[in-house]
Amino acid sequence: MSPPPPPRKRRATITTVAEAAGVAPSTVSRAFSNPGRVNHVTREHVLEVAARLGYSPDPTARALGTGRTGTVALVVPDITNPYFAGVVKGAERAAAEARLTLVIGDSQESPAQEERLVERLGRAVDGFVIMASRMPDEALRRAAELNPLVLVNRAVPGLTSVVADFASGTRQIVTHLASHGHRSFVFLGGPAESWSGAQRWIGLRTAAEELGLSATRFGPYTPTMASGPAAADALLTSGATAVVAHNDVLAIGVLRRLEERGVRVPEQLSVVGFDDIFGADFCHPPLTTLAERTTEAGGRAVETLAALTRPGAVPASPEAPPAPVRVLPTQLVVRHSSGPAPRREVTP
Amino acid sequence: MSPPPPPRKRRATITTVAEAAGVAPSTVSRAFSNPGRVNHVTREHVLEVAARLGYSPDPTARALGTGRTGTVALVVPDITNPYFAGVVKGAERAAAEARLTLVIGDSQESPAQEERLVERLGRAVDGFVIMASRMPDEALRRAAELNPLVLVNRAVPGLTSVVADFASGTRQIVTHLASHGHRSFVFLGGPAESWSGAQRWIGLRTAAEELGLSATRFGPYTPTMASGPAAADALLTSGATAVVAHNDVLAIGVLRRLEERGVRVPEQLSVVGFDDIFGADFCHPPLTTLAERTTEAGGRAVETLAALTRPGAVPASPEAPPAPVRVLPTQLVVRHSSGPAPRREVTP
DNA sequence: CGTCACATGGCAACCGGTTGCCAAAATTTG
DNA sequence: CAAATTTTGGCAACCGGTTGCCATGTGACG
Repeated sequence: MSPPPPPRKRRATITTVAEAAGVAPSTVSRAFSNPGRVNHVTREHVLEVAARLGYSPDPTARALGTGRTGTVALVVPDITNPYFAGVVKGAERAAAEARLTLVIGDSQESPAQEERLVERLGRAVDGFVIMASRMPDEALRRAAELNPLVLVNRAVPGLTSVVADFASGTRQIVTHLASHGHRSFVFLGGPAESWSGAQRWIGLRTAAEELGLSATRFGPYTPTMASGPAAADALLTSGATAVVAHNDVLAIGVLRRLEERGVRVPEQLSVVGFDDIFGADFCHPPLTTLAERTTEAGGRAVETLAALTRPGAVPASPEAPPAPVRVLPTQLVVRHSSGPAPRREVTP
Repeated sequence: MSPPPPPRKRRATITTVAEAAGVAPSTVSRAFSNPGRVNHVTREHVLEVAARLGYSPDPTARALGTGRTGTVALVVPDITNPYFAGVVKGAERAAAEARLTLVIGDSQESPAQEERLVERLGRAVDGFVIMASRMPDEALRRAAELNPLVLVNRAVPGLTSVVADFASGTRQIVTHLASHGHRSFVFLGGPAESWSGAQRWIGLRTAAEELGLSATRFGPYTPTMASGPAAADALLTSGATAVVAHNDVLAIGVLRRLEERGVRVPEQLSVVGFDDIFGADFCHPPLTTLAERTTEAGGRAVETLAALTRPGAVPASPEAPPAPVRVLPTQLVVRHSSGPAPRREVTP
């Protein structure tokens, strides 16, 4: 009978290859990571032997020597939220392109959890991309002292970030409503810690003022479908003609409740969301919403981070760092949940 | 003027701590990773000094010595697909609990890409969880020789996996249809490489046979909403009274097209999906679909992998390994897209 | 009180690469 | 053709931990 197979193949190390190729380990090392430093034919030879032995340098060992792990972390509040899926996708693609490994962390919408995550991962990665961070500014600054850091949809003075153009986006929304004869609208606010939530409200209010509409804010609501009913009911008693929700999930929750209560959208009430998530096009009625370029945001953030972690990059110098806030355009996608203001206000 | 702040804080190493605590580095090491091996009060002292210095062991260095990186990779075909979000969530949670770091890879639905990913990541992680792998059996076996591996919704003889109970699930679906008087149904097939697609069809066909229904398979279709129209049109010309789609995304795409064409669901045609993704409850009409426990699947897979990577674990031995296929229950969620069979077949 | 087992700490080798420095060899220059 | 350079390879230290082994100290036991 044949003996049992060996547990797990022992991988070739740099020494194995060096011996087999008749050179010193340092030469093998350079053949892989510093091609200019070794003779062309020697290099070919080494590479060939390495290939034959199935050798590839151990990233861990390499990391120990160089101090660079070749790994970046992406932290999101909730991976389950379809809104973040695009960011992850873009980040993953950019990371693969930059030959980086992407670690993912879910902070479960909790600032404390987020901080713990960053602390735990800090030693294992070269840097962070934090999506819609819920941490206070101060904590983020501290984190940035220990690791390169790029924020997405969050801005903190001095830190690098990629953000959606909410100023333009909110103006598009308000313009859209105004052009349909709405004289006022309600904003259903999200969590207090949400930076983009704050930006949205600021933008909406500003645009409203400029266009002569009046804006009221309700909430805060947890941005889940479960919050829909409460928000919708509050809306109806207020007699609003238009509502802008903190995000699509909440908007869809509201839509469902409105349908339940027999309120016709958009005839009696116009509903607008943020994010253009999966589902926004097939909910009932299809949702008018502000689309962000999430995939691009994720990609850019990782690219920026990659640049930051490349040797030679210095952290926030006292002199002005190179314009560390990148703004990505947003676009209003008009579907069927918004339309002309009703003649009279809604009475449920 | 003050000098510019030092670039990045230099972190404390084990030696620093050892000196500050007046012990040898090995003692510090053991204080952290082998508590029983060091005196209680010494340990307290070391830990206290370490805390004061802000020291924590470098995972990279640790990995080099022990050969364990404390990192596992999760590979999914497409992170953007809401179906996978649950798996990622569960995996992330389980990883955090096991103090593991989760690396994520997106294979973009491509078997080749998937193989490359596994090869690239192989050196950097302790093991893999591969979700709905598109790789051929042989490639998976080869991968399993190099790294511990757990499959989700894919079974390969000899390899460990976590799969949904499609046999029961499909039976639930067919029973549901039969009880509503349907005598036949169409299955809209997904990609040929999809193992779960194959299982679904096998299950449906078997159940159909047992319950005396006739089942026909259309496709394959790419499981995106964009495939909806083609699938729906094919359906209508066939005069089917019920259709089971490869997954919810496809089902929702079909639903949209049907609505466009004025076909009433479920009065004229019943539609059933798989996955119960985000959106299945608010599409129009809300979709009857087979729910899997994706979060649990992701969690279990990581837990299983963690057990496999723990020291002492041996890879697939020639003797029967411990029941390496774990089956997770499925449950039919009946909503409003399915109902009694129409008296006559549909004529569009 | 002698012997022995056990608890505890330190030494040093090791994990698998990278890199500064030196020297031999090859090439250029005067 | 000698001197000055440049190219190329090797040596050895180092990155920051872990761990096998040995030495010492301590308490238990006969």
